[in-house]
Amino acid sequence: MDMAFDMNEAVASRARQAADPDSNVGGIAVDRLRSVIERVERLEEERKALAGDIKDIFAEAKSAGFDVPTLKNIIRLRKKEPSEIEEQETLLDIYRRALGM
Amino acid sequence: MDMAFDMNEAVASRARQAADPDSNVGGIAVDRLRSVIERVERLEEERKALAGDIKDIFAEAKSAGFDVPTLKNIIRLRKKEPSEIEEQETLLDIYRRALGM
Amino acid sequence: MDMAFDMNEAVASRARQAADPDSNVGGIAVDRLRSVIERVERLEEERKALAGDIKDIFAEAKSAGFDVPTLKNIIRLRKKEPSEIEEQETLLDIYRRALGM
Amino acid sequence: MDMAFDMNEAVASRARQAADPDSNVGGIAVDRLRSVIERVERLEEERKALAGDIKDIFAEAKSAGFDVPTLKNIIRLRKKEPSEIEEQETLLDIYRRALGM
DNA sequence: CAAGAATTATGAACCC
DNA sequence: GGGTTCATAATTCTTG
Repeated sequence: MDMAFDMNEAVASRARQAADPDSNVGGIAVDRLRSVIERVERLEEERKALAGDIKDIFAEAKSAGFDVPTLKNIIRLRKKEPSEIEEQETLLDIYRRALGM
Repeated sequence: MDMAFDMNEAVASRARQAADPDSNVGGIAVDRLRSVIERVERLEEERKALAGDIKDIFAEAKSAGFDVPTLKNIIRLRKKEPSEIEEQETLLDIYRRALGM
Repeated sequence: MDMAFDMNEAVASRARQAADPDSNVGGIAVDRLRSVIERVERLEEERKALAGDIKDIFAEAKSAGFDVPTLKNIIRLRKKEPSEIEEQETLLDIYRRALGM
Repeated sequence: MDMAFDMNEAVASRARQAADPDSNVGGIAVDRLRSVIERVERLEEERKALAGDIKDIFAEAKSAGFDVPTLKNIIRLRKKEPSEIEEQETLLDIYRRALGM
């Protein structure tokens, strides 16, 4: 009985490959490939959820009377060093004056 | 005595505003403004962390011999309906044939 | 002799299609397809050339001691209405004061 | 008469600066600044016009029954070497097979 | 050559 | 619902 198994070993092997996520297909480590893809997809889901949360907060802020572009502007400024902000604003002022703006 | 209070109420009020995050400054609800900004910043931090994680996974995959652009391609495909993929590939083939590509 | 004509009509037709850019291939108006693609490619070339010119100007300006990010900032400002600039700067100032920035 | 020259030189200089676009303002070469900005703005205008032309062509193509995303796809492909296209398609196929897609 | 920034293109969201 | 603006994603180019 168990000998019949040997006869079809090649075929059985191929069948296992189809069923077994750990096998190689065309020289590709299928299990690792799946792992990479699924982990990235998972993280992207979380990122998307956070983006939704942020959007909700801005919508709420808008309802409360805040100006959303200005809020975003503030958040952008807060990422910079105060000295960097100062420096850029100074330069901008110089150029604006030079142009009479 | 209690009159002194009234006399300086305006000044005292301004002093409280400077110290009290719940007060209004220039018609702006400061506490709420802070809340909005800090919540968004918190979520953006998390988003950034996730982006870093994704980057790490791709770097690891690259080290393991995977082709990163192709991985991204696969992930993009998996977001679409199979019928949509099929449709687009069919159209592309038709146009390529028409142009002899 | 004249029968050979008919017999091979289908083949001959396909041969003509291969040679004739005005023919249809798979229901596609090949000549029009080519026209669309080549016109877009031509315009994209021009766009790319202009992008190069702009880059050159900024490089030259940088050599002359100008701060390129500030130059871009100025150009961005000049696209807006003065009233719009004023309005946005006022709002930003209010929020910054409210936050003690 | 020539003495008035010296006495009011500083004031006269400032007056000239205000009137003369070639002067320096705050250490900035105003004429050169203007030149840079206006040249860039000119080129950006042209770029914008070309972008509009491209948009028009795609709109026309859409009306004629072409699928615009596929057209863009074709144009992207035509920018690549045939060998590069082949290579990428092969890799994609391998990964898809490995994942049973 | 890799990493980072900057630009461009695509897709989504908002307003009309 | 369509058009326009805005955000994100990808590609490209520069710099270390």
